Amino acid sequence: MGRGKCFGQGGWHGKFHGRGYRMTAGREAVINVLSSTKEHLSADEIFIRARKLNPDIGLTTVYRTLERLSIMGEIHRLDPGDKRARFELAESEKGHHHHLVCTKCNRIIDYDDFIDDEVKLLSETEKKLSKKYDFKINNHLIQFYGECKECAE
Amino acid sequence: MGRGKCFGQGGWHGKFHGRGYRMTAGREAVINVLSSTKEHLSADEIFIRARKLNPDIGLTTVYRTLERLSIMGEIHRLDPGDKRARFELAESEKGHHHHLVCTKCNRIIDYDDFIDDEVKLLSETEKKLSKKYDFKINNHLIQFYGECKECAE
DNA sequence: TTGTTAATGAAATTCATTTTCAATAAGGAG
DNA sequence: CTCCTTATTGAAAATGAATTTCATTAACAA
Ligand SMILES: [Mn+2]
Ligand SMILES: [Mn+2]
Ligand SMILES: [Zn+2]
Ligand SMILES: [Zn+2]
Repeated sequence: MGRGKCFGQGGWHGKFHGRGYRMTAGREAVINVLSSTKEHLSADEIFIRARKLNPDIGLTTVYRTLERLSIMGEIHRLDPGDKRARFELAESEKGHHHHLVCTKCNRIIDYDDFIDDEVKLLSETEKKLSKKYDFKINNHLIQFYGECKECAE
Repeated sequence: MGRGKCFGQGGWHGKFHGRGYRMTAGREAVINVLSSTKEHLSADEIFIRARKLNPDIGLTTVYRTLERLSIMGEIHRLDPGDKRARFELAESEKGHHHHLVCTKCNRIIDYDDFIDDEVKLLSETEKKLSKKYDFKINNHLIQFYGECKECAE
């Protein structure tokens, strides 16, 4: 009772449980933070927001939860030029998208325009590269770097 | 006299000088290390090799030189999942290429096969994105993540 | 309800990178 | 070549994101 959405069987609880992990209040808080934003948050930004949902959570738990979710493939870890990693839910309403990264302010802008052509070309390329280099490709990253509107001189 | 190749006017010396910087033994060592490898080295790996060319060089100078070269656009900084940044000369014999990154051993493999189609698509996409998001694109990054031959289970 | 053990928070630690600061040397002027 | 300005340097200290340690807590299967 009083349980948030999607934390029952088949939802997040199930995802953890299925792999022998446990659903805890800390993990629920982190997931709720990630679920309720379109931003690309760093660990400590997630910590600050998660603490509002669960004042007892520690930063360590945030790092550990992010690590676990990353291994589970449920979140994407981004390493912009800026030194701190940033995270976003893999299966958000946003769907498959790529990024524009501002090298001035480190803002990350999602885009999914023109993505179909990109993804199509990429999957062909993946196939060729896999064969030629005997490399098992699991994922790809495309980012454009430059200056965002706000940072234009 | 006794000066290595390409450190005279119009070469590296000129590149620094033109921007009001000075050519020094430390910088020459770092550049020579980068020029003589196809690997993607980290700062401390560069330091170890540079010390063989110039035993007096300090790690701090390596970092500072890499920062300067990066600003000058003469090297590319790569941030693989692994926490240390890696570097490669922008204008090497390797030419424009993209990367396969092994998520097990962090090895980085260059490829330039099939690159023409990629670059062509990317430049079209860049044009459209630039306009739509009012974003000035200077550079792009494409990486495929997976498991290299040596790490295959 | 109980037992097993995954998960936690706080504090300590790691480690790449940056900053500080006094000493050095690149290179233009004379 | 010599002198001078100041960019550059190395060593040591500082920073800061991320990880590890360890004693305590709580998830959840039985
Ligand atoms: Mn995104
Ligand atoms: Mn490369
Ligand atoms: Zn910006
Ligand atoms: Zn590998």
